[in-house]
Amino acid sequence: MQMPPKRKTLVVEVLDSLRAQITSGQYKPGDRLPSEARLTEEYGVSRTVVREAVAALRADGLVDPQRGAGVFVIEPEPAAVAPFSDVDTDRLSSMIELLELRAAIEVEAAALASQRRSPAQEEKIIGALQAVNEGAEGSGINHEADFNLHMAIAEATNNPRFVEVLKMLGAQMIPRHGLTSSGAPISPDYLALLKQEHEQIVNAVLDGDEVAARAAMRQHLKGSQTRYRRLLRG
Amino acid sequence: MQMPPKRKTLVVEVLDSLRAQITSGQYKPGDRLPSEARLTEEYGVSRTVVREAVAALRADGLVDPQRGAGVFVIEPEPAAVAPFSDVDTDRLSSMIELLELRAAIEVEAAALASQRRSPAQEEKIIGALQAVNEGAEGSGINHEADFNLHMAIAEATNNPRFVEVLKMLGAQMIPRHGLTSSGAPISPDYLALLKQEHEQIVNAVLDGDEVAARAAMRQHLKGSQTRYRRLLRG
DNA sequence: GTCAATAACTTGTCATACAAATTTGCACCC
DNA sequence: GGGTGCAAATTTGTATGACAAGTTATTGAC
Repeated sequence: MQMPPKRKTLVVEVLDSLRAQITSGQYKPGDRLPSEARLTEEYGVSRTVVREAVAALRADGLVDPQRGAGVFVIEPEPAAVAPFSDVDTDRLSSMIELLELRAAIEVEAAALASQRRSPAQEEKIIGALQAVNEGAEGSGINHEADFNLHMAIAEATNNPRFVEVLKMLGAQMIPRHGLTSSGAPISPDYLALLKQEHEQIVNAVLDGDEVAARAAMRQHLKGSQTRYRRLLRG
Repeated sequence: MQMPPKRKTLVVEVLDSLRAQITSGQYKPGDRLPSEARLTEEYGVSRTVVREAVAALRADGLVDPQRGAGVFVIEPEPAAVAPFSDVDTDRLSSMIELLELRAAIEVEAAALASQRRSPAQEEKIIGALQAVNEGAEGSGINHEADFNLHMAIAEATNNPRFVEVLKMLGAQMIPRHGLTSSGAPISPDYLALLKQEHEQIVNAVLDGDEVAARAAMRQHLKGSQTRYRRLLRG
């Protein structure tokens, strides 16, 4: 279903404005919003629009309308803050920050995976590596396949905490289209380097070589950081 | 402000009914709700009530009203799953898993902190170390002060991602009372070792010695893992 | 079968009116 | 001066009618 761009309705505009006033602290829990009649004047809209905006605020858990008394701001339920919700993947510095954290986690994950992997997990890692290489032969970097390889390694730690954190990072780790599609096509040299790095990581893990696994993963992720830092300097 | 019990308004009744139909799967994403005119008939209420209920559904992220076309059910935003929600801090293996992840993150955080700390952050780290030591002289391990020291180091990375992950881990990292209070009092030798390890970490960070910082933090956290693994064996 | 025009339908907004509940103001009493 | 009761004012909840803006379906011409 194709959704065309839409103008904001008056209800949404009033709603956004009132919500901003509440969340910015202009109204505190217990405070009473201006009456509907007053809001109608202030915003220059009909009472219908005001009421629908208030109905939405109520659904947001921000206000409690009381007949005869007014619309009162209430204590918001503690919002579940989504992890990494302020990551801006269009900013290079944001991606570098993520890569630094990722390097910390994945370097250690590679080492643990080299000590703990099962045969089934080895098989999965090999399959994921093949998917990465096949993607590279086709259209360049297949970010999803790349992510799946890293996840397969994290799973081979047999520590669910590593898997969990990488999943959290997952949606943020894939660069936005504008970041990778804006320049020249990926050079064959770079693809070959990535392929080599991936194979070094996988080989070290499958060889059970903890030190080499650590070093190979660190090399790989430092390379990504270096690339982003170069972009930062233009 | 005393809130007396309230009768549900018609809007809330219609809203609850429609929400139930959507969340129970009677309407799937992409489906169109009955028109306002139709809902007015079905529920025997005015169009005002229907519209306010739909405004609330929209605020709930369940529907997308489109002028001229209808009110369409949309894919709900993925519910934020609380991170590490299945960690059981009463299980030794669960704590070891956390410590492994923590080791990965905090070893690298110590290294970054040694390269990036500001004077104000140094001051904070020193203050946090003092709080840990003062707590140790009193009642043994002060876990909150311990956590604050680790957080101060994470903050000195000047990468908000490290701070964010440690905060997530925060509530889980403090051992449950049953785990540390059930045995003998903490030995003075152990306290002295912790104090020494903490000081080695802080000194390496403040000396700007990345390698030493990494090694000291790794030593410290491996020590904790070792202690838990001994407990696992009885 | 395709395209354009028109009609029908649907949501968005405005206005008016009345009902139900709360708050405020005032008169009265102790 | 303080407390109580009642009416008026205020505020939210609901209903109704009308018109605007946009989408979808239908119909007729080519």
